[in-house]
Amino acid sequence: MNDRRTVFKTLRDLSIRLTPQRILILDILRKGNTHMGVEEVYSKARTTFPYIDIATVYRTLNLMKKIDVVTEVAIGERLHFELTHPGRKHNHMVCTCCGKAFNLPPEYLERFGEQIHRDFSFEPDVRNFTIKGKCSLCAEKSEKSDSTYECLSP
Amino acid sequence: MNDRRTVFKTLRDLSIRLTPQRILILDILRKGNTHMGVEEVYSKARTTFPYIDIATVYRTLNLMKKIDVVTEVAIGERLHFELTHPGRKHNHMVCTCCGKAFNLPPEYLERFGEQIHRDFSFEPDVRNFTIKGKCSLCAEKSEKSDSTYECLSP
DNA sequence: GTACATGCAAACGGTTTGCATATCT
DNA sequence: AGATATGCAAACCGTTTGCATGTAC
Repeated sequence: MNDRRTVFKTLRDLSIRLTPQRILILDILRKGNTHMGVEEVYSKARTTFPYIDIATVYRTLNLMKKIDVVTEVAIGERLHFELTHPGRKHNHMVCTCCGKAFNLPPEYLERFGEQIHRDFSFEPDVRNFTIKGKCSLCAEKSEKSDSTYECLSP
Repeated sequence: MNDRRTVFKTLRDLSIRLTPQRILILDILRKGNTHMGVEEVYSKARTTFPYIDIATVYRTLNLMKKIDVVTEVAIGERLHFELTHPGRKHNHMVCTCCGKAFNLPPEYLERFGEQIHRDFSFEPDVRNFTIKGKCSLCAEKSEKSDSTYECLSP
């Protein structure tokens, strides 16, 4: 599992120091319970730790990514991260209209990836896989209200 | 089709000026016959038009994207573009090791997209869809030579 | 005590923009 | 002739880095 205890042990085992900043950032990701942008992590961190620097956030996230404690997720143009899911890896569907992201169960990609591997000898990395499109809510709204509904990317 | 003539007509119909720079950039994309990074387009353009500015390349590509003459492709971190494929849309598999990109026939994504739509009412945009992974050549090389083979992203 | 993490500020690199001039129609 | 595209240089913004100081171990 990805509870604090296990993560802390991982870090200690790798002689990676447990600083308040790192703990805070990991806790924010855990509580958020989804992928978050760097700016989002940063601003949340500042509410409890006003002097934290965004460089620290970047360094921490990159470090945690390297040791696979967090996973980088390709959402939008900027970096997003989430706590690495312990067992099966899920993927994301991002609405280009409202920006929300939805999780996609792993079976989908597994089957899909196997087929690709069979047909092209290409080994897809199922971790970094994001589908863009329009969520049901936005699709509905934009149908009804004839473009009075605003999209992020029109 | 996407031959010069048709594209030129599209531009004229939209009162978009046919400048040598724009023509050159479009021709480069057509000859290249795949997605290309901005820097790649720029350097190719300079061989026949040394004073062209990279800002012009960006402006042209963004303009052509807006009117759907070129399509932005999510490959790597930087922007990539290709001439919009007229009929069915294909997608890409990018090797995170050698950086090469391979085309994926549209049937794959169509079926996959339909299933997702059925199950989640999410309408995937099949145009912007890139699968990262390892190509057969790189997989083979990295097996054989035990990490003496260099990956872009190790 | 020592190696390493942090904050700060500055650099970096891809992309965009403001402006005067040149070009297309 | 008038609207708009270009080149040039500077701004922008997300991300990274160098360095002196502070901190976990």
